Amino acid sequence: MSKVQQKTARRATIKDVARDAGVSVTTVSNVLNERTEAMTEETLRRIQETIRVLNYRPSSVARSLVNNSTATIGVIVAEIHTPLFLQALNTIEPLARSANYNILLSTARSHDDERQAVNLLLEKQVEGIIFLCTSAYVDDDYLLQLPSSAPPMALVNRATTQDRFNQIHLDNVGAMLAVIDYLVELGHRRIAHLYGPASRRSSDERLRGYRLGLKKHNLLYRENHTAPGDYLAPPKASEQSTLKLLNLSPRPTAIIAADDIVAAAAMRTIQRAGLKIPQDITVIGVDDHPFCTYLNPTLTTVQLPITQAGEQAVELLIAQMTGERATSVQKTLSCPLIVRESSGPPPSGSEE
Amino acid sequence: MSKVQQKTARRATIKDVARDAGVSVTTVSNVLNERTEAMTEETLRRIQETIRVLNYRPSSVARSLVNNSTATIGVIVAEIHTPLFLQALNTIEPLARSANYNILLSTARSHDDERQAVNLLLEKQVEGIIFLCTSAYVDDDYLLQLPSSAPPMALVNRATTQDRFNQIHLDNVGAMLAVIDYLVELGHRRIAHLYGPASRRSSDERLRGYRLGLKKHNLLYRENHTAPGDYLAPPKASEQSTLKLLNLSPRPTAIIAADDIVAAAAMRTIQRAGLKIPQDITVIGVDDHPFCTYLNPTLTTVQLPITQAGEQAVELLIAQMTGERATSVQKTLSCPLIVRESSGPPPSGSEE
DNA sequence: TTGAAAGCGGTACCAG
DNA sequence: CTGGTACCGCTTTCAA
Repeated sequence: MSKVQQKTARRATIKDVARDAGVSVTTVSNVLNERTEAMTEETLRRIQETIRVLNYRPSSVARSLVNNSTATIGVIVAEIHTPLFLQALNTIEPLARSANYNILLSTARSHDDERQAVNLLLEKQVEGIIFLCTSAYVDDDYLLQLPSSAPPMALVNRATTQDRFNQIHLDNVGAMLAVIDYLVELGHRRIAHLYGPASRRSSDERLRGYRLGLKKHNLLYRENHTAPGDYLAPPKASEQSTLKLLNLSPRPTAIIAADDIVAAAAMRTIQRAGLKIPQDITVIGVDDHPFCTYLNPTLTTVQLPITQAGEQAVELLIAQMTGERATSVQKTLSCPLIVRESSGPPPSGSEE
Repeated sequence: MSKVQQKTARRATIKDVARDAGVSVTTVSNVLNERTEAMTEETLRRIQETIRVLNYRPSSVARSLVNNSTATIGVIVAEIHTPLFLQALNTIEPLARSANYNILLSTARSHDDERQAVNLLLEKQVEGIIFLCTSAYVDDDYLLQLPSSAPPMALVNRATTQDRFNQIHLDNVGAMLAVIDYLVELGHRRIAHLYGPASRRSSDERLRGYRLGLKKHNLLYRENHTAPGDYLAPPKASEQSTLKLLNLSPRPTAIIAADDIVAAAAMRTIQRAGLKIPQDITVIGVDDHPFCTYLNPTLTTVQLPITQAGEQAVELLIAQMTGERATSVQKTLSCPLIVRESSGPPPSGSEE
């Protein structure tokens, strides 16, 4: 006779509200969508009261189905090694929400993960996808095979020849050029580079920028002024590389590390060898992690404008989703040099 | 006569597949849900082929509506000041996905943001909510007013008297006790503390642990051995506080900072005053940010097991969502001390 | 083995 | 001003 009480109450639906308020679902729907101009004060109040009493919340699932819009943006974070990319969520989410979009998050640790994540987001009918990528060299084929019904995408830091996608790149080459300009201006002539892992495009680009910068200032590129500085590997390797550079004679007066983590390892190695930064040797990183200001001395570094990239990704997507702009956009963000304490002029008498 | 071509093709629906394959939607649905045992090889193949050709993907929105399940977990990240909590997403998301749940992400910068985020997630019909909280003292009223139809929640690091919620706490008091045990064991007698912002429960708890630890070892709590170390404020303040401690006579032989960021500021101040860490003075932090290993010396610190907390939150929620467990669980995670280079015995002859 | 039809929770059109 | 109703894309009886 008596039905067993549900453990958790069933969600109230629009029908419940209509019934309890003694009106039709249409009228309730009108209230929900703020079409209340031509409505009796009394009816409106009664409906609102019923909504409150039933603790009714419209189902956005049902709404999505009928409106054919989920108001959701998918974000795939591939670069999980550096917290930097996750930090971008701190800008992306509020920005998206202020435009009434939600964020559906996926992480991708591998290429397969990535495909799976994209499929998932498509099934969930996200209206746009932001892809925060590693610069690993990968196969883009599956991106090209996406159906034409796929939502707009914004790729951050991913090389692809397809201008069908919005793309936001970081100017690694330009950044290294600027660093070398800065160092040469200070008087440095022997500038070393701890280069990143070969699997990453960014490593190549920075190395290229390094060589271009030297050339620009008529400095010789010397094989022995470069050594591996892989931030994915244990720090031991970077320390070894740094020692190798320190043992050169004459010693380099500046070291540009592949990234801040390697720069920190280099700093530690240099300090333990009894040398002072920047008096004896300058150290410069790349990334501008928050911890750069915690180091002693604070680290001069190239900032990767990830926050800015995230912002632009959201804006580009929203412009496309709202139909404000039809075509995709490719842009490259410049990476400013943030000068702190770890850089300065070379020691006097350091000329060969 | 000819309809204008849509810019982006309409998504294929189950009807399209049924029509093109010459079967009914039911049959297609059966294929989608792997009820293919009693099906003609031929039919199955034809349907699969049609799905491939049309690039059909079932709409999870429609599925959610009829199944009354979104397979989505909401995550609210309130502690945006420390990247630590965002990092938890790196465990939460894969874990959730492997159980076939997606992550809908919200950030909350304020109490209002928080409410808004919760409402949003409820409308989106998430099946569980993970709340990565700041330890700020806040008003929980709105949580208590959630309808009984609200999904299970897991609060990480949020004080509330409601055992209606799953709760995962961090044992700040125990952590400080362990630090003091460790320091006393090393021979320290004058142990200072840079305490965190008054707005945070964790600050109070750590201060309490500090006092309890001193008491336990019959050490006097001295007002002047404590000074503010607010990681939300500019580092200048923490540096001032550190200098104040260094100028005491006799000088403390160890400083426990409110967190790693303050510890870094303290280390820098100490080193610039010409003292050596840990030979002259020990420094210990709290949080175990990745950057602890980049400092020189590497920082001894108390680890906040955020990753573990995230894991447990997911597991607790899933157990409840699947009906495996009905009641909520409260637990406190212990915070292990990670000993690195910044701590050691006090300088000899440091006894009063 | 396959198909027809009801219904999930809303929206929107058209009547009255 | 309000109500009836078709429909969004899919699942799930129930029949054939």
